[in-house]
Formats: sequence, C-alpha cells, structure tokens
Amino acid sequence: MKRNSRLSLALHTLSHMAGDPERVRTSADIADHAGTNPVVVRRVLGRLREAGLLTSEKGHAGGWRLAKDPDGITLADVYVALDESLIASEEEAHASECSVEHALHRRVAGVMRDIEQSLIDRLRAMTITEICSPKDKADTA
Amino acid sequence: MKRNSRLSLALHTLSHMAGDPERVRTSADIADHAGTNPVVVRRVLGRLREAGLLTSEKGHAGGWRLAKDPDGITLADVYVALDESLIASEEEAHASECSVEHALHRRVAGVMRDIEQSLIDRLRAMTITEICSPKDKADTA
DNA sequence: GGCATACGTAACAATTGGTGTTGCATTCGT
DNA sequence: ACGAATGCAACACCAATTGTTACGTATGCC
Repeated sequence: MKRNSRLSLALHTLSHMAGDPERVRTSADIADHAGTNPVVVRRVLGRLREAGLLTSEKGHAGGWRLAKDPDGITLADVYVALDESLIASEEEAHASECSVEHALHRRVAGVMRDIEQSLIDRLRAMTITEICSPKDKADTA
Repeated sequence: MKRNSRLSLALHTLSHMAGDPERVRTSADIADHAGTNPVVVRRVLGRLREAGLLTSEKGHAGGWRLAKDPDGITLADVYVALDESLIASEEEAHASECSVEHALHRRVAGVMRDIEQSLIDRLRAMTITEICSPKDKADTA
C-alpha cells in the first residue's frame, strides 16, 4: 500500500465499529476486514487509544472498543491522533545570506500552517457517524 | 529534507519571483536562495511550467520567469501542478468477503476525496501575492 | 563559427517513511 | 495451567524523495 493508509485504516475501523459499538473486536478480526496485518492494526489503533478514542483490553476476551460515542468523534480527532501533517514541519536553520530570504521562508511556513489549520477545522465538522450515513453527499462521489 | 519540500520550494520561489516579475532567474540562483540543488529546482519548476505558471528559456540569458500575473496564481494551482495528494488514491481491489465491507471502503474513500476537494477549495482562495503581503493573518503565526 | 551559459533529462546513491512479518513478554479469563 | 489477546521491539522490504553527476541541447555573445 501507499502512504495515508493509516488514516484510511483508522476511518474504516472506527466507522465499522460505530455500526455495533458494544462489540469487542480483536486485532486479527480488524486486520482481516481491512486486508492487513494484526500488528499494523495495533500500531494504528494504539495511537487512537492514546488519544482517548478507543480502549483496548488484553487477555482472553480482550480486544478493541470505542471509548466514546461515535457522534463525538470527529475526523479531526483521528487526524491529529495519527500525527498526520501536511507541512512536515521543515524548520531547519537554512541560514540564508539575507534576512529578506529568511522572512519569506517564515512567511511560507506560516501560510502552510494556516492551510493545515483550515484542513483540521474542516475535518472537525465531520463525525465518524456521518461516514456511515452521509447527510447530503453522494455516496459514490 | 523531508517530504513536502516540493510545495515549500515552489511557494517560496513563486512568491520570491512575484517581488520582481520582470527579472529572469537561473536555476542556480533559485537553488542558492532555497538552499538546494539546481537540478531539484528544475524538476519542481518544470511541473509548474507544464501547468502554465512559469516559463523557462534555454541559452545564454535564459532562466525562469512568471508566466502569469502573481495575483492570478492560487495555491491550488501550485498544489495540483505538483500532483500533491492527501489520499494517495488507494483504489486496489481489496476483494473483501462481504459487500458491506466493500461499501464501507468506498464510503471512506469518498469521504477522503471530499476532504481533499475542500483543501483545494481552500487553497484556491489564496494567491501568490498574498504570501508576500498577507491581508489579516499574523505574519509570525 | 566557436564558446560559454543555462535548461532538459537520464542515471544513480543515499535517505526516509511506511508496511509487513516474526518473535517474545505480558495480561486476562476459563 | 493454558489459551488468547494486546504491547512492543527488531528486522526486511518497498516506494518516494532528495541530492548528485553527467551529458545532450538550445541560445546568445564574441
């Protein structure tokens, strides 16, 4: 697969879980549904657990479950939980000759931060539940 | 450097050019300002030329110049010219067992496409000129 | 015409990030 | 005690990006 499969996997799993919030699912089950590996699932879902979106239990009847009402989980929560980033924070020294260059560099970085913040704001307007039952979007779009 | 330096380099160069649109700049000059390599500059700027944002001329007094008024170049133009993509179009077969899984997969893919479209719409609202002289944004943000 | 300049492009090494996989420790329930 | 599940580390593999060198080609100046 390519990059961004983490976000895809997370969204897929969460919206799948939203369909039956009581059910506990194992990494193996989820991996089977998503066509990947249990370890990969635990890696991705572990970040969502750190962010308080999921809970996991070890042991015999263990597995994964939603930690919150799926209506209360926005795509922004998932995005930031996975540490996704457009701008990749390339804040090296650069140390150009003139300060004009340096100011322009900071300007570009600031613009990219603004753009990413707009993206997060946009993601915050959509919940996991809306993935399962879209409001007005065409589902084949 | 890391990923996404293409977009950063393109924005940096374009906004720098917008400050003096008549001047012709060589790849070596641009690379020197951006702290990278002339070949890398030509690679990135070549895509912008294919998109009609820049012109390049070979030979003795050759170099790069803006092909359009910087007011007419939006960040969306740059983004699509560079083939940047959030979703990475992971449209493999997947061939899951049940059709419910398949429908959910398409749903997630549709959502990610919507998100990316929203991002492009947001990028379309900002021009190269606005990088140099931001309207109401804090320049140190 | 000859020559320096600058783009265009191919080829390659090095680095990075992501994914898949194996293995093992740990924890929980029966 | 045993099986089942997560947690985590280590590793190989693959793809994308970047940096670099080299060469071809076009352009303008002498």
